[in-house]
Amino acid sequence: MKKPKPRPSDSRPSKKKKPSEKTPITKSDVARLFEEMASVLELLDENPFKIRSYQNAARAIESLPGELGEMIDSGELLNVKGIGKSLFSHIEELRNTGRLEIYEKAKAKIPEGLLEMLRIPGMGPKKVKAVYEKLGISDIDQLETAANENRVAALEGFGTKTQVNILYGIQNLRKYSERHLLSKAFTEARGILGEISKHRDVKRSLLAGSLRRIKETIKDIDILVSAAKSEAIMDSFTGLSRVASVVAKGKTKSSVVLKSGINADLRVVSDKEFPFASHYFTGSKEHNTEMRGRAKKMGYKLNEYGLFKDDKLVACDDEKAIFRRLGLDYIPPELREAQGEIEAAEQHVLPNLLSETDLIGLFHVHTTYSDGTASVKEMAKGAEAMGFAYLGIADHSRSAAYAGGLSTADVKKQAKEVKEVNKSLRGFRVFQGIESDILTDGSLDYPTEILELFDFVVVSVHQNFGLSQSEMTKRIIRAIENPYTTMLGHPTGRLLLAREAYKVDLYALIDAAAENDVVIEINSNPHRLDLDWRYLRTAKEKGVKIAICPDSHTVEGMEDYRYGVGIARKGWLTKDDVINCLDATGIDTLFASKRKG
DNA sequence: GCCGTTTTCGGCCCGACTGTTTTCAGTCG
Repeated sequence: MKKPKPRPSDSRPSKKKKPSEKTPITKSDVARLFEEMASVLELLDENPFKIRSYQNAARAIESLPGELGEMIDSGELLNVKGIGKSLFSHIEELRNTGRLEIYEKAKAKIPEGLLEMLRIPGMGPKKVKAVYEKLGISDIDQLETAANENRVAALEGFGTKTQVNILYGIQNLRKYSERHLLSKAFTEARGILGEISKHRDVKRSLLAGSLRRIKETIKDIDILVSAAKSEAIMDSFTGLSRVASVVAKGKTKSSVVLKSGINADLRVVSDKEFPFASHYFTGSKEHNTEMRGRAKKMGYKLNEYGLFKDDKLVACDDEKAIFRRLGLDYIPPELREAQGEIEAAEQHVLPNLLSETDLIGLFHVHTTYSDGTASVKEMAKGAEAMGFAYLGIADHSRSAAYAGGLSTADVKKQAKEVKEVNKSLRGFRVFQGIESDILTDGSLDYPTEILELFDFVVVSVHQNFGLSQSEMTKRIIRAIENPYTTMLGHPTGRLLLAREAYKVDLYALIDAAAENDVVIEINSNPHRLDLDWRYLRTAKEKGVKIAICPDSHTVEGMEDYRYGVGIARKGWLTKDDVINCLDATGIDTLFASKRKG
């Protein structure tokens, strides 16, 4: 990349380098570095296919089960699709030295701020390069200044509109984080879909994209409709009261920014095209790429308009028909992440995924005994009204003073109350559990004579997040090994878009759970969705059972179990993997076996 | 840089929209 002419403001000190890490390299470290390498190579105008190789490898590594170090040593990593000799040796180098020389060399050629600029919508590698080489702009702040001074519009290939869009994009980037919680996006998306699908020109409609795939966070809302004519639909979409600004408006596609800060796209296709478009716009991009590749191999062409043989459309009424034509079983949207679902569909071994109606009861809700807003009875009646046959309450333990954790006296009082509620509600059962803090040394929050009073014990970390990975892992494993532990709560403590997970070796936790017959929860609160779906298949393979837990503090909050079911589906789970699908007698047996060790 | 039922070279998914152009490049998904 050509160096720009120096400008007076360019003489800033370079950033200090981080000291090399001593901790072993993780899969997400490698994935992040490869992603960044891809962006750097883009800015350096490298071969686009080389760039894609790095991106593919990043994804492949991130979703690998098992321990990276072992896979390097055994050479097993070389069998992973997307990792060839060259990338394998890069990963080896990273593991052995903690650095990657070609990455550092490439990165040294471009200022750090250029990578940041790629995040501005409309600023791709070419445009970033242009402002850098011609105006000497090397970060977002400088770009903003230049645009305000009208210097960007004067560049060849740019113009007034581009300049305005850049300023708007920078503003948005600052105002909103790039991603949104699944729950927030769902609320917005359902609202829009409700309004748009009422339009008289609309035949079929669908929420597509990552929402349909139940990703835990969402970049934008994709809505697809079929109609014979699109103009009036586009008008009502861009005119919705929740729209803040219109980014693009065309015949087949319009984009808006909602007042909530979420981007939403509407696409209109003919009804004949609808199945193909719904598959295409549901993604993921990686799944689509594999599907196209498969189609091509079989002599077809697949795109959002259809499946074509010799340029002739192969009619398909729905997505099922498309998969069938390509020799595949139907792949539910949650699985379309290029994680082996196409191979499984080909061999007819896709799992029969869990569904909401398979759930018979819920676990891990709070009551007024700790920081909940409803009594034991109110929560129980709420769960019953949602169609459940039992509810496992689990208030905070005594260390959680901030959340009104239960004293030993409270525990006994609550036990009495649970008994009474169970008497008064016929055909419904309340299990008394506790969400016991895992103390820093890995012990639980009550002595055994109290722990043995509970029907079940959920163990979770609520303080002292800053331990090293090995200390945290040891701490939690000790809690898992406690004979009274039934269930591990939110295993990483993450709060989506707000707080990083604490450092912990999840594979080691899964192994410990398997050895000690401890259930792992999918905390279904949309801020958590923890255990992450990417680890569920490993847990399942190791024989670890999963619980869907709303961790709700209100009656309505129990509805969050639906997100948990979505995540369980995304993790390939069936009803045999999830203890909520046992009836109350089954749960009784499961809990009793634990209490007796 | 990866990959192989067109296999060790030559492909690698493809179309819409925008803004700048006047036939197209860049970006995005």
